[in-house]
Amino acid sequence: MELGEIVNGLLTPRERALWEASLARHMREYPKGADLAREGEKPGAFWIIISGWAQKYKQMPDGRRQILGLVLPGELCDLDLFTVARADHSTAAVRRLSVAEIGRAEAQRLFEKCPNLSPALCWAAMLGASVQREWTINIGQRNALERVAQLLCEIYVRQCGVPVAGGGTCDFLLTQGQMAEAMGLTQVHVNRIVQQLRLRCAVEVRNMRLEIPDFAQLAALASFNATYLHLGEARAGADRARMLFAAERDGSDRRSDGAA
Amino acid sequence: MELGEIVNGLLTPRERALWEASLARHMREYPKGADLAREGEKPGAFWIIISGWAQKYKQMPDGRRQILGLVLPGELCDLDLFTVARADHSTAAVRRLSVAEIGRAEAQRLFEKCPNLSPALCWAAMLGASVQREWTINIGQRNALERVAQLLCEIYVRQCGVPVAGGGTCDFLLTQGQMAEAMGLTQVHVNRIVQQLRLRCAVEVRNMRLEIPDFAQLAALASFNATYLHLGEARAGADRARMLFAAERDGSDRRSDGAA
DNA sequence: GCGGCAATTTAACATGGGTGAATGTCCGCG
DNA sequence: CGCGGACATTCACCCATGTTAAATTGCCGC
Repeated sequence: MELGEIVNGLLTPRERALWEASLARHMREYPKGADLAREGEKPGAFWIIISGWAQKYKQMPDGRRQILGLVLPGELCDLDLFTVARADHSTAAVRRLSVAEIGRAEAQRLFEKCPNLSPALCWAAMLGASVQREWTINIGQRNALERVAQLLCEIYVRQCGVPVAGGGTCDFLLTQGQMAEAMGLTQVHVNRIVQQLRLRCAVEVRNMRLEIPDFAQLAALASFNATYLHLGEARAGADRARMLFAAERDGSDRRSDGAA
Repeated sequence: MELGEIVNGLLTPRERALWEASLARHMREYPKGADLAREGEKPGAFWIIISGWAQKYKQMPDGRRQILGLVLPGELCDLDLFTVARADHSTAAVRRLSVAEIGRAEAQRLFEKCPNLSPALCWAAMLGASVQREWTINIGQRNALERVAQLLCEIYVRQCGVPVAGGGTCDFLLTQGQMAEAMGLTQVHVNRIVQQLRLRCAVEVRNMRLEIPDFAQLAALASFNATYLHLGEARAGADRARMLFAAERDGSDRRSDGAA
């Protein structure tokens, strides 16, 4: 719910009303596996996830597939697609997905009317990049057990925060096959690991739910360190991002949008 | 030289003069291995690489280390550090490095005076994220030979563009050990692969230079596809990023920077 | 309650890449 | 000229993970 936090904290009431009305007007559903955006095509929108999970992925010519990241309810998806001519990755629904789909025209309108929106979305994009970096070290350096444990920790914390003591349960919409695609492992090997986790930490991943009785123990297995999620910093971070938007507007220096 | 392209294309002459004067006034050198920014610390600047290479990296408590990305001359490094309270990764000089170091105060001044600067730097940040994604699939899905081949292709293209025919040579400042840290492999195994590449494609990596006689052949080995580098899109991309900066400035709706 | 598909689990086997350690080569510096 | 450090190379061994394929479970619609 990172975006909720930012929106409530940073937008003025009038902006918030505009924003929420806009989301409500652009709700859309995607069935399991459907692509929201496809690599190589011209991107035309960004999305706010309402319910369900989205996955960003890339595929190689021979079919190998890597899930690059997950987008959970309340999170922003693919704002960067607005700046490129052709998408460098695809985005799809992990399972049945409900989103607000903000196209170019609507985005333009929103950014014009809500001066506090851009820094908020910028922050969300930066956060996405930070998570992406953690995935890189995860896949590059951790072994299979640590990798899977880390994924479970991350998903839990992104939904529920770090538990003060003990643990808890949360949604977990990936199949073992999808976990494998995300962590650069094989489906079979993920299965071996999940079973190990059941034995060693009593962690259960089943029926689209994740159950972590002892979070600290799982985190230790993964060397999980939540700082890359920048928890609780959303408002302050978006505020700091404002620096980018501080330009003086005397107009004389602004190039027109169509400048060749 | 991506930034050169953007700066020349997007900034007005007056802005360009300000920008270049600012860079010139903030030159700084780092010896091999020195940290520009350290994970966990409060970041106070971003950098433009003038000569030498920088590496972004992360380290685990037990010493395992992953290079997350490289920053080449003419590129922007760590703009996102301005938005977070503590850096989620470190940045260091690969070898002797010369940069322009833009601190907060100077950054503020520049952004105020140069309305076309923010979208340009935003584009550069988005590009960095795209490269990060490619590294994820590279490490997650490709085998060692493909991985190293891909790295060599990327480094070449980022410096020289895709060669029309044949190949060429360029700087290559990594040791085999650093290549290993970047690709999630062992130094020993990187050595095996480098030798294979010598035999199979006559590629030479030696003495801080990279020599690719037949780029197409190497690219085929790596399934290299340059679209993620968004070559030649810099100006158009920065232009599209302007959408984020389109807010109407009647003032009434803008929250002050210190808003709690 | 049955059929059928998706997801999980199990098993036997193959191998890419890691480990640790020794050796070789180059180059700058005193 | 010779020493020392950084980097590259080689070797023997073996384990974590991939591969293939079959069996099992669970779930949903009818």
